[in-house]
Amino acid sequence: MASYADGMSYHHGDLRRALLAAAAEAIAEDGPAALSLRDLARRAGVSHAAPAHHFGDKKGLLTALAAEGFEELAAALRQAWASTGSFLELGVAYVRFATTRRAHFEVMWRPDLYHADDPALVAARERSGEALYSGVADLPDGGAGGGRGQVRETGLAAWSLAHGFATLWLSGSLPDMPELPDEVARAVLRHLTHDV
Amino acid sequence: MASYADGMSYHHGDLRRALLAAAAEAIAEDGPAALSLRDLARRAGVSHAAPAHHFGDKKGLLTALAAEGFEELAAALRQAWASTGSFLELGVAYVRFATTRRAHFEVMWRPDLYHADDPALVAARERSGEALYSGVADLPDGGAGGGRGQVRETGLAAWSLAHGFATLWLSGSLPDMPELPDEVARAVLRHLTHDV
DNA sequence: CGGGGAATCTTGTCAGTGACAAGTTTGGAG
DNA sequence: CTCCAAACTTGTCACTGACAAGATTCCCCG
Repeated sequence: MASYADGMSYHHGDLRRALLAAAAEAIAEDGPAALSLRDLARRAGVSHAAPAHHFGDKKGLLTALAAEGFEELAAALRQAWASTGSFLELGVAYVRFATTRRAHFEVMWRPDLYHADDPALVAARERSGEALYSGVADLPDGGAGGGRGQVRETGLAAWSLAHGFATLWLSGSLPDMPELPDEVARAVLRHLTHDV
Repeated sequence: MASYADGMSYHHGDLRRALLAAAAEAIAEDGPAALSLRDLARRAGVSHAAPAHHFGDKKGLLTALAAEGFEELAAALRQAWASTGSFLELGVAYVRFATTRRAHFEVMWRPDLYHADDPALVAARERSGEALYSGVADLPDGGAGGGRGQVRETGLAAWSLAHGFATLWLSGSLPDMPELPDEVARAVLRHLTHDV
């Protein structure tokens, strides 16, 4: 298996990337709990100890996966904000990321699974946070109503709403949902108000 | 260890309950991923195979834990609704349950960890759902605005908001938070609106 | 009271897993 | 061409979950 580059060789060539992709696939299917480093190695056609060389241990691999996820989320949010300028669409993009990059999203919010103090991960997470809060000030009367505390609270409420919907959707708690819940998410997110 | 009843004997006496309590404690400390049946057995002072008799397998134990959680959540929500009659306080009670019964809550929304079709669990989950939606119709103009679909959507938004805040809090994504986030939760939940 | 079935718990075992140690192969800089 | 470092392998160990078979205890029914 694995038709990478020019046939099988002692050096895989792109093992790190292959392992991350295989991990994302496996997690999306059976959840993070069922993930096995040895199974990933088998899928990639390498020995059982090969993954350790790139990631150290299991938490190391999930750290890389989470960091990748935070990077992608930041990019998706920036893109949504740049192209629509709508706070609502920022939330929709958040939900879309959760549903399309399910494995990454699930790992990202489970810090007990990875090395939460990894520098690269921390940086990526902060970039996500900035992108997430970039649109808060744009809410009508967002900055005027009650100062910075008010902005922060509204942002937290928006984040909670989008995050909660995504989480419930991923857990299968919402029956009778369409394949891609973008439209439902939009409707739900509209229930956020800035003035309390 | 384990000063149950009248000293140690071949029959533990209340092993099932002891295992569930130990599991909740272990999960609250290190997350569901680190849970070990053999470790639970050691804590309870029984052999490594004793848990299997009561729960079948690991998923069986987590099924029981999740069912217990859904029962408790339903009770807490009913209690909150009965004593306050406030939709807002229903959400606060939801968040309080998540933070005070952390282990149960975390497992409940991770169906890949348990037998999601277990009859007792399904029943308990439905009781939770009923208690959760019991207050939706009470929202101002909740029933009049747009019929059943509107009520369902508002309920989903409220659930998402409370669930998202609780989840983010549990994941440690919200720095600078008080020990018990009741008051913050109340403030955040006030950002829900029924009219879109 | 007392026999016996059933519930509870034990010991023993097996394959799979993550982590680590030590050795092998390969690429590439000088 | 040499040699070093990176990439990967084989080998091993403790631990885990699951299962099988046996031991102990409870309690119901006569």
